[in-house]
Amino acid sequence: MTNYDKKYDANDKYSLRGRVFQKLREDILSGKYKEHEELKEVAIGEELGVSRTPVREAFRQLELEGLIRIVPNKGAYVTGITAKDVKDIYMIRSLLEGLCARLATEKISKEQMEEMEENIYLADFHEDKGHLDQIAELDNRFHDILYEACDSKLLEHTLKDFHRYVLRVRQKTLATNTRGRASNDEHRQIMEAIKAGDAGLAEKLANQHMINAYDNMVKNGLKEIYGETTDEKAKDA
Amino acid sequence: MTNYDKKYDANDKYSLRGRVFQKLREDILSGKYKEHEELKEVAIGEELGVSRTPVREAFRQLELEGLIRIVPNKGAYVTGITAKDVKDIYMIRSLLEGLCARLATEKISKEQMEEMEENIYLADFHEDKGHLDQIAELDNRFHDILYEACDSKLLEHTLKDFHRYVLRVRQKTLATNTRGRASNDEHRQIMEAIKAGDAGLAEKLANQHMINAYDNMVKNGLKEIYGETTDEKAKDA
DNA sequence: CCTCGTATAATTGTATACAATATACCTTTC
DNA sequence: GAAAGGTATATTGTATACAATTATACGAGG
Repeated sequence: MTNYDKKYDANDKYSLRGRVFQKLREDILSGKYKEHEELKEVAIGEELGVSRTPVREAFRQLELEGLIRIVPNKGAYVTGITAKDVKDIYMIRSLLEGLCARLATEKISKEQMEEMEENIYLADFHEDKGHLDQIAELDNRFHDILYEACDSKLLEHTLKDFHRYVLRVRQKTLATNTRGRASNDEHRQIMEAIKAGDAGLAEKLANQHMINAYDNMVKNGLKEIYGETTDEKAKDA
Repeated sequence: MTNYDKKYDANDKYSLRGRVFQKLREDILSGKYKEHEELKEVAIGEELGVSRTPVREAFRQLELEGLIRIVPNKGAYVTGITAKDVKDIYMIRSLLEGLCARLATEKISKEQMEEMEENIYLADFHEDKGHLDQIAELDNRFHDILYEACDSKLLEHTLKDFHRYVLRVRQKTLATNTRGRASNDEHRQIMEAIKAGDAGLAEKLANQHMINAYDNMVKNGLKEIYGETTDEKAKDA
């Protein structure tokens, strides 16, 4: 639930706060800052060459993005994701991506349709070549296209939030490696349902796509990695 | 997508920032600050007797809650809600409240079940007496109980976000006045389905409850009030 | 050897000073 | 008179100083 207009996004890359925010977000998602690690205002400020003020404001934003947790008078800690969180997110995403696909069937633009087809074509190509990075990138982009195509800033933003949130997990599992082909086939089916104007089918397929992605994650060791993680450990009191 | 642990919520009522944040949120939701109104740091700081620093930090949080929009180097403006936003939210909520009811069927605690029953009983009582304020309060509380009962901090938080977001609109329509009895009857049906352990029915009823609430809103003049509102007017460039 | 308390250091919370940017109004010029 | 430009003013952006809170280290007492 945030701002819905990119043009006036306050996380603007020209302000120090915006740059700090984006840098920290990237570093958290990429794993530079590990779970439960404490982020100190002065340290980060010095590292980026800014004062504490923009760092503090960036912290407030990161907290509402769910990436850190701020404990008053104590500090800011990178949030952990539990296995249950991941499960919940995929349950929610299953429903909302379905809704998104249903809406997109009516609202998708010609350009978006074309990019979606191209995305699937390219993904097949890189799958043949074994380009894992590109495959992951295209997978992310496919979903972003779908989100943008539903013509609902609110739904788009909500889904992007959840999507970004689980990216952290995907990087630690091998899910993307083992499911590239199957995932892209499902993308193709969704795309074709949208193209054919079959909103009900598109919704159903998108629902199932999320369920499959989650099941695959579990199979590939989600439990082992995140099964015991809890936020409470951050303090080890 | 924010912090999921109230105990360590940084919007803590003991910090100045937390108090400013809560005060401003309440004032926006209650309509004290109208749509597209500009919020100035110094003015608000003086009004609350604090400096700009906590006000600025509160602004960053309010923005991510979607209540204001910050335009870099210009100012903070109360966001408008379009009729389409409301429609989108109710579509999303319909699905997610259904999911929530389904999960709650398995997870609800004895205490929550009792509070839910009591809520419905009380709502009937106040309906007889025509106590509109209490009815609205109980309606909100019913949904909060449901959210808490699903045993998913993530889903709970997401739904509370959306719920709070549309509260602004409800205060301007007469929807709550004209649907009290029907709404409470639907609450009772949902409660009984949960009590009976029929997760599928609970989900279906919760889905429909949202659809009915939205339809009623539209009937009661949502379009007239919000049909033309767009965020773009904030700048009148 | 452990526990508690106090002092000290480290860190966050807040206020204020200064810089950068945007806006409004006035002046100038055509 | 209208448009362009510039200056003054207001507002936000950032840095820094100071206050409050919390964590840590160390020593006294048991």
